[in-house]
Amino acid sequence: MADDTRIRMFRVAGPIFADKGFEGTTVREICAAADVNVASVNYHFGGKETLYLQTVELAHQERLQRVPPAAWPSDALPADKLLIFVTTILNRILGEGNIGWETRLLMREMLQPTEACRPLMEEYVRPQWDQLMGILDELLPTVTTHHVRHQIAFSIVGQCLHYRLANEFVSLLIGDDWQTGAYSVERLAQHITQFSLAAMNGLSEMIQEGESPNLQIPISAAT
Amino acid sequence: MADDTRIRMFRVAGPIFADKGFEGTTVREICAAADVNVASVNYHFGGKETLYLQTVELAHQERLQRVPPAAWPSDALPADKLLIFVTTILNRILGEGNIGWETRLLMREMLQPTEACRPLMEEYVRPQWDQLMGILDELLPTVTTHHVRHQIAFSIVGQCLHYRLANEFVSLLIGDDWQTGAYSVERLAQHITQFSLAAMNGLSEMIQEGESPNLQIPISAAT
DNA sequence: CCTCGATTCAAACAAGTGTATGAAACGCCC
DNA sequence: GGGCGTTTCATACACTTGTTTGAATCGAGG
Repeated sequence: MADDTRIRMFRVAGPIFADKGFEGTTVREICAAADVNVASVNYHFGGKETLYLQTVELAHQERLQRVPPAAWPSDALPADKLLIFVTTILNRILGEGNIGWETRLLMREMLQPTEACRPLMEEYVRPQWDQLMGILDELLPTVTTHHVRHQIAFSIVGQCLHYRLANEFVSLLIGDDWQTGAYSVERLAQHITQFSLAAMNGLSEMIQEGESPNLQIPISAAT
Repeated sequence: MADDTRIRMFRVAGPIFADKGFEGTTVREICAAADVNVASVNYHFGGKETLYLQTVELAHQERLQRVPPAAWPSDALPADKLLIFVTTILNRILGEGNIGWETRLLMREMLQPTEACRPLMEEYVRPQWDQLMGILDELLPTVTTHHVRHQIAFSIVGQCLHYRLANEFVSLLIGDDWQTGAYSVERLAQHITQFSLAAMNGLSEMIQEGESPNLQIPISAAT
């Protein structure tokens, strides 16, 4: 069966590419793991690069299927939408429990996009960004400038992404707690949502009082 | 002059390693750029790995010298300390103006630490972490648990790091504005500080009222 | 049973990798 | 200027990389 070997190679190539990246992975390593001949990668995929590309594509679609985009009832409160949104992002990023190879591969592509799958990544990120901006529309005063909205959005996704990107140092800095359930996705999502909602509440007051943020430094409020 | 060639190799190796990483860089490439023989790397450094290690070390120290750790007058208010801290982090991360190769190299090490310079990275990160926790001690109610303090600290550094890590997508999502001065380090620092202070204000009230965060979902406050 | 296309395989290929070698060139002190 | 340790150089080495090749194997149709 030709399909059989192809699938076997996909299954094996995914995690390896995710761990070592495109350049760090050798076709011999993949073939050995899949128990096929080295010539297979060229026969079935036409080269290492095509195999990689199709693997990323596969990861994209599997991820999409396993963790569908955030969704909420039409009558949901904005704050609830935000919690759902953050939870979804965290689930995608941290994996629900264990970290799937799909996420690691996509994250790797996100940090240093291979020229070939940059469009794929845009397609992956853009809808989530639009979704978040929609939520912020409901949470922030209408007078809020685009500039401020963008910065707030980045503050929110920054909090989420940090737990994956700086994972090494998170576990280093706080020790054992990280591995335990003390930092479950639910807990993290609740914290980030609360933190961000409280921040936006404060900022909204300032905005509506005319002290448009970022034009001066009214930071002595919290002492 | 032997020192001359060594320095020339350092100067050239830094940016190349920063761009392509350890594995992606070839000694021939470095030697060609430095206009020295291929044998030089072995003669002067004993191997590619030692050269890399010393390059990272150099980047570490140059960075330390160019952007010294955050410091403030002893009578500074906690909120002012936070602004100074965030500004310093952003300066280190984004470079004051242009992005230096030192930062790119250290960031690369931070995301996937080479086993050899993991201790170096810890030495780089730990003091800043302690500094931030010190500031939070002054800003948060004394009853705040370690767990919550940690999460808040991560929320703050997450906001900062995001602008470097997801740089590709930041400029993608918001378009031209990113390149202009609309997102200067000062502006970003002010936003992140305000955002975080407002968040901590809100959270502090909840904590002192006994609604310890993260144990339930009191998120319908901001609608 | 034979045939023919599709698939697998061992082996080889050319290019590139980090490193080692031994001779040449240099700089300095006597 | 001669001698000598230091530094440079061209070259070669052993190894790995992705890819190619041509023969061997398989599997169904006539």
